[in-house]
Amino acid sequence: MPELPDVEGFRRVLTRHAAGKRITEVTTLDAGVLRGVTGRRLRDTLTGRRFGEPRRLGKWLIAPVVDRPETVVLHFGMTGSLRWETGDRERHDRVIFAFDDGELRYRDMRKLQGLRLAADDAELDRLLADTGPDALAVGQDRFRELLGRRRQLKPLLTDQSVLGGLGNLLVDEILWRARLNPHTPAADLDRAAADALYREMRAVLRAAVQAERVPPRKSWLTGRRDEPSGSCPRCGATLEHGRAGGRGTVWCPRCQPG
DNA sequence: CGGCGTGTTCAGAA
DNA sequence: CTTCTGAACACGCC
Repeated sequence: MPELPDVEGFRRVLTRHAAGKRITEVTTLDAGVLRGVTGRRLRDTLTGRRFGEPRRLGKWLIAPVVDRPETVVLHFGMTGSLRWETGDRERHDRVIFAFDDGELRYRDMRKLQGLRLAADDAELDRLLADTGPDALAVGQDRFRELLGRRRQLKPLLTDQSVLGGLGNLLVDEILWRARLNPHTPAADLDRAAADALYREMRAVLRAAVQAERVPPRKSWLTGRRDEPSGSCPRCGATLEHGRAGGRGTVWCPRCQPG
């Protein structure tokens, strides 16, 4: 699931329910999601303290700890999520942050990513150094510069070191709306096409962030991609299923000619 | 049993 | 150096 809009949703969960409240207990149910930190150190650092206002860079969720140099950094891989709950825990809950009035739960089935604890701002900066500008914060001029390479649009836009936040589904959706073929070399776009791509990226992200996910609506390409011979919501042509940059890719052969 | 996946990383090749 | 491919990680579902 998690692409930029999902992580933005997790950020809101943390802000709304947990930030500023005293952490009463930290329980690691599966240390397989801990990256470079032990359950004990996580617990010792956080117990009795509070999360500050969390921020997001691309698909990273960054949660500072009030009056401490450490920062909790979360990545959700392909199946992770962050929940505020009070009921029974579920099988894939891996780390629990307990508060007086509920629990913040890091849940992740596949454990492809996990939680880190940056010791200080320098370590945090190193951790985030490989991530490009956030897809929702990048300006139009900077975005246009990013496109000045021969690389295909699909793998370029999903590359987190180029642009942070876009994943497989979002990029297919954005390229479909911009009527651009996923295999087109980015440098082939003229200025007008690049600016149009930027506008569609903003529009898709705005709608998805509002929904806190990539909307599986029928009017979106995303709503059709699972149907083997799904049709383009715009022109009705049978959608093409292939690969670009090694990832499953869906596009409309009529709207997005190669 | 084999294949696949809304993610990242690394090795190796062109 | 840039770009691309395939494999690996871990788990559930077809």
